[in-house]
Amino acid sequence: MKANRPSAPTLRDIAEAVGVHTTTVSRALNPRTQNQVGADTVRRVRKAAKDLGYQPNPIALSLRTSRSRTVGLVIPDITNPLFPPIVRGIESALEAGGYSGWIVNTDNDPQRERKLIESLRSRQVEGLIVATARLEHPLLAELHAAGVPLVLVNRRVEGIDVPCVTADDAAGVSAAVAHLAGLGHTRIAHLAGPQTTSTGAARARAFRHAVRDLGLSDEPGLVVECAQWSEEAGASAARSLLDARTDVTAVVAGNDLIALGCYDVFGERGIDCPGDISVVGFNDMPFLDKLRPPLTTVHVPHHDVGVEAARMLLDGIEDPERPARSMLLPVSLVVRGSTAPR
Amino acid sequence: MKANRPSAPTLRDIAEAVGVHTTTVSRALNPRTQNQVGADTVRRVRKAAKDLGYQPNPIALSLRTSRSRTVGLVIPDITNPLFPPIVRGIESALEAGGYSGWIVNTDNDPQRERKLIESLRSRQVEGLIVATARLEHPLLAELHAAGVPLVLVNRRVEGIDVPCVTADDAAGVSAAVAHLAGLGHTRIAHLAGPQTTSTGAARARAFRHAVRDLGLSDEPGLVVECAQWSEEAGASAARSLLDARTDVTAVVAGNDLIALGCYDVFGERGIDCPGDISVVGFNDMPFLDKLRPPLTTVHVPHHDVGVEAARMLLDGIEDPERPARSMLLPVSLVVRGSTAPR
DNA sequence: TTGTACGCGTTATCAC
DNA sequence: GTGATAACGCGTACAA
Repeated sequence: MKANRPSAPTLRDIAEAVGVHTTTVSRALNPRTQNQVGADTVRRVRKAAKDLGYQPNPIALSLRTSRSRTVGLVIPDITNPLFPPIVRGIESALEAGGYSGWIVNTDNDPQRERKLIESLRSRQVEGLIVATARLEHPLLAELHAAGVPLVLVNRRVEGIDVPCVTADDAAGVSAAVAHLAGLGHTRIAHLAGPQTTSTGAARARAFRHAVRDLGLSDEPGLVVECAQWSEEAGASAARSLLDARTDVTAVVAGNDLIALGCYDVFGERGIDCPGDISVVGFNDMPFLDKLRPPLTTVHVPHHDVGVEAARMLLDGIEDPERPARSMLLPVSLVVRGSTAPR
Repeated sequence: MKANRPSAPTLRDIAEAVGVHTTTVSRALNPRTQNQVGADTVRRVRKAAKDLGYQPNPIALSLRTSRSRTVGLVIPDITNPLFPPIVRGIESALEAGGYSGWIVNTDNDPQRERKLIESLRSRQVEGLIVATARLEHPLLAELHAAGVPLVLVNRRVEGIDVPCVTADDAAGVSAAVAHLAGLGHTRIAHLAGPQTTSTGAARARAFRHAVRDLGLSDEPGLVVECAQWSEEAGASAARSLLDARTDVTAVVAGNDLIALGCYDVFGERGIDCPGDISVVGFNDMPFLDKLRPPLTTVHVPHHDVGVEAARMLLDGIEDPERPARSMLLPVSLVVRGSTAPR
């Protein structure tokens, strides 16, 4: 910031005020080293520090120690309503641990992602929470191999042993399918998320298992993959589904945005939801209860996802040898107005 | 991060590789000083830098220069759907200027805000974009007096001359009222945002002017203040409004969240919207078009708000003497299903 | 045109 | 228990 404020007091200022060496001040102020210095000196130093309003300079500290008490948050797009609650959870847990987070948006562009992560590393972030993982993700493998503490949220990566925090996708999809089956639906479709993401693949797999277990139709045509986790991609997949099959009475969408894409197509084609077709989403984004119709969906505890991810990362930073444990957070079906009996 | 990667190359490494002094390398790499060094040396240095994959260390640079190419974003809560698009706009403009942004959430807690801003300053952020401003805001006045480059988004502060980027609240409210009047409504109420914020005050004032100009009822009872810009506060204000007046046929809400609060109360009391009462929001948050009913609202170009704010801040950082210019961004009424003829 | 010397604020490592 | 010194990576007067 501007320099025309009286520049912040440093260790040296305190040292002069107290009449000791800067080293002594440093030790007196550092909880880990204050036993190396006389109790009385500690008192005087701390008092002077308080009086002068001393604040340690994180830049200098970072330069000296190569640590920053900061972690990077790698998000595809903060504009996606899924992420703000997760970020909020992450930040509250980081704050509790004395850390803070630096957010970057990758726009799902691998080049951009690489650049941004490079810049985070040069800022000495001590670890990364990554929400952009794809099943094949060489960059993450590199980072992992380089020993960078890493936690994945909402995603997994194949072949590397990195801790991750995800929702229980299989349970969520099962609950959704069971709910629809209970309502009498027998030809249920799945608008799957991108199969390049672990989440997309896991939910699609869970869907196939669920319909088979319940003895429902499991023809391949009932699963359509969306190119993105977006409303547009969901709409376009919904169009191809409905063009190919006229007998579908219920849809399990890969996530809420994809479900919104269905709503768009229903509007275009005059399809009544839930009268003609029922829809279930996934995630329970904010405000779904106020949609027309209110969207039945699978609730994911996003704040908790963030909290757990941050805790895991801090644990990993503290003890790099700690084995990578993953965490599956429980989900719950929230029944609203977009599902109805057949 | 972990140190077990081959630590990043420094000026010294390049100097050794090329066989010159680090100073020379520094000068050769710095566009501003590279004319002080032989053209051939520049070439060799740059080549070596590229070969070694040299990246300047922002920490060391920051320590040396007291600059960080970083600005702070002070947001009440990133979870409010209003902010992500603004943040996105800010970041894209910052990136274009070679800067990046550090986001903090204040939770509207002044103590917390003070602490967080202190921490941002100690990280040498070069300026602040603030979305938490209240009309009375001593902290901001202090910062301004201290010469900290500041830009306000969505808000103004009284008594200090700080640049701000806001939507044209008056025009938006006028358009909303005119729209309702055109539909035949004569008793229009306003659920105002907190009058401690410039936005709340400006919209309330604009509302009074608009109803008076159109010759509609302007009894004081038709304006109710909400304690917060939130769905809950909106609902509670809507309840007191409807308890006191049974003749209201239309509501201009202070923002979309307050409008959602109205929806809640309509649900509780079996009021049909827009059949019994019409509602207009403000902001055009994402997904309002899918509500039940789709919310008529005033569209604010949030991304542009962010872009302009960031540009203004960078201008102010570059030239601290530049006079504080404010910017009013045009808004437009988006008519959807929550408003109907009387 | 290039090199020397020093400082930014902090901590690690010796010495006393 | 305390002090002196060096070092982190970089920029900049000043000297050569």
